[in-house]
Amino acid sequence: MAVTKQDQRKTQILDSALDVLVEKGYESSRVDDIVARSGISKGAIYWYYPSKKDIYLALVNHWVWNYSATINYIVSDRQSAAEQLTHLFEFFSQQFRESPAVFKALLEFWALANRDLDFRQKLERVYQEFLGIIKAILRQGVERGEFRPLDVETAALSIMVNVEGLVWFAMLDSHSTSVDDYIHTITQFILAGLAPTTQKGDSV
Amino acid sequence: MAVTKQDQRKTQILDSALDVLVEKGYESSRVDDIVARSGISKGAIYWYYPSKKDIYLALVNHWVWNYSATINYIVSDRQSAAEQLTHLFEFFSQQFRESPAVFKALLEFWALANRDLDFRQKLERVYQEFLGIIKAILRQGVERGEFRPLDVETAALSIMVNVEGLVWFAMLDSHSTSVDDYIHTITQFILAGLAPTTQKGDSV
DNA sequence: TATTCTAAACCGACTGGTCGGTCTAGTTTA
DNA sequence: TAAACTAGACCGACCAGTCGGTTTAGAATA
Repeated sequence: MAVTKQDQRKTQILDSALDVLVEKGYESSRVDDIVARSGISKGAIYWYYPSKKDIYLALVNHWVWNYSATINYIVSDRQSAAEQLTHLFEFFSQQFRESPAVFKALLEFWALANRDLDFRQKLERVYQEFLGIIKAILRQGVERGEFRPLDVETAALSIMVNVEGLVWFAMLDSHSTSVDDYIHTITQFILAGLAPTTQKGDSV
Repeated sequence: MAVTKQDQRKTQILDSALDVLVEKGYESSRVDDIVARSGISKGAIYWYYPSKKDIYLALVNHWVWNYSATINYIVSDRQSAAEQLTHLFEFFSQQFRESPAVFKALLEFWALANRDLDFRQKLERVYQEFLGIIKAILRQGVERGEFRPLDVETAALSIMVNVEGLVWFAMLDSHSTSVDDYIHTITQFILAGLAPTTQKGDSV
């Protein structure tokens, strides 16, 4: 599948839109800012995308596309469920190190999801997929006896919250924790919480 | 300490500002929306607060004030560290049920923190305090042998991320998990991760 | 006790700057 | 030769903050 000139142009616009979003937030991101950032004229941007909102909706897709393939590649049946989770966490930790900006953009998308139905629907789909991946890992773990029987739905959400918690590293400095330490700690907490219980009566 | 007329007016303005924030986000929240919502004229609002931004900075304080006293009341030395954490989680779960809007506002404040230094500094202080409370509980737990020796800083952040994860219930419906189930699950994960280890070699 | 005074509290129309989107004559590209 | 693109003026809707004017509440005065 050859990358067309149009794809390149769109990527240029979207990358610029991301930079502007991270710096100014959605509402204060002007199309003229994207023009300045991308070096593409305003008319041309409107040639590709009908509105500012469409640019940012397309950015969600763009971001998802970049992540999904890699996650599916990393998560593999040939490993234990615990290993799969661990690799997943490490993948996100690495993503954070490579592109902290994307995690800042997440904040904007989350806030947008709260107040705009179109963004909300897109994010719902994104997170449904992500949760689906985690759930599949958990089911495997439970079936193989690696993990105790549990409510896979709830556990998946809890795990996802921990992963998305990387956003705190993009947002605030109230803590002196490193990304690696954070990932290490959530890995411990989650795997401990998932482990089959041998000493404490479990009521699940 | 009597509630003055001014306090009442300010609360009226701030409550209205919160409603508008949750519905429209910060940038799209017009002062005229706050006027409509509060029934207080624009001139009067500007009499109390010098700018729209000051209204919302004051809202952060207002929200913090409402929470700090209660948290400090709930968290008590006379209970085990695990119990303190559990009550803390339950408190937030209850807060969510009573005022989901506040959690939606959190999204906006987080996004604002990313792009405005004043909001960022306020949020830093808020979360520093909150982390301080969690750290104190963890230290107690460690000293009393309830919890394994661990990096209190990192664990506190991880715990806080889980608590703030309640925001997901305000934001998306990609999951069918109930708030109670979520709190129950994170409690399990966290307490399991904190428990002294008896069967697995621990490298901390 | 009624009146007057004054600062605080408040009102709402208005201003000037902003911004998404439109448009156009012209140029470049494939 | 049509598509892709430029540069940027322009429009109308919008909105934070302003400002001249009014009302309120409490103190002072006769």
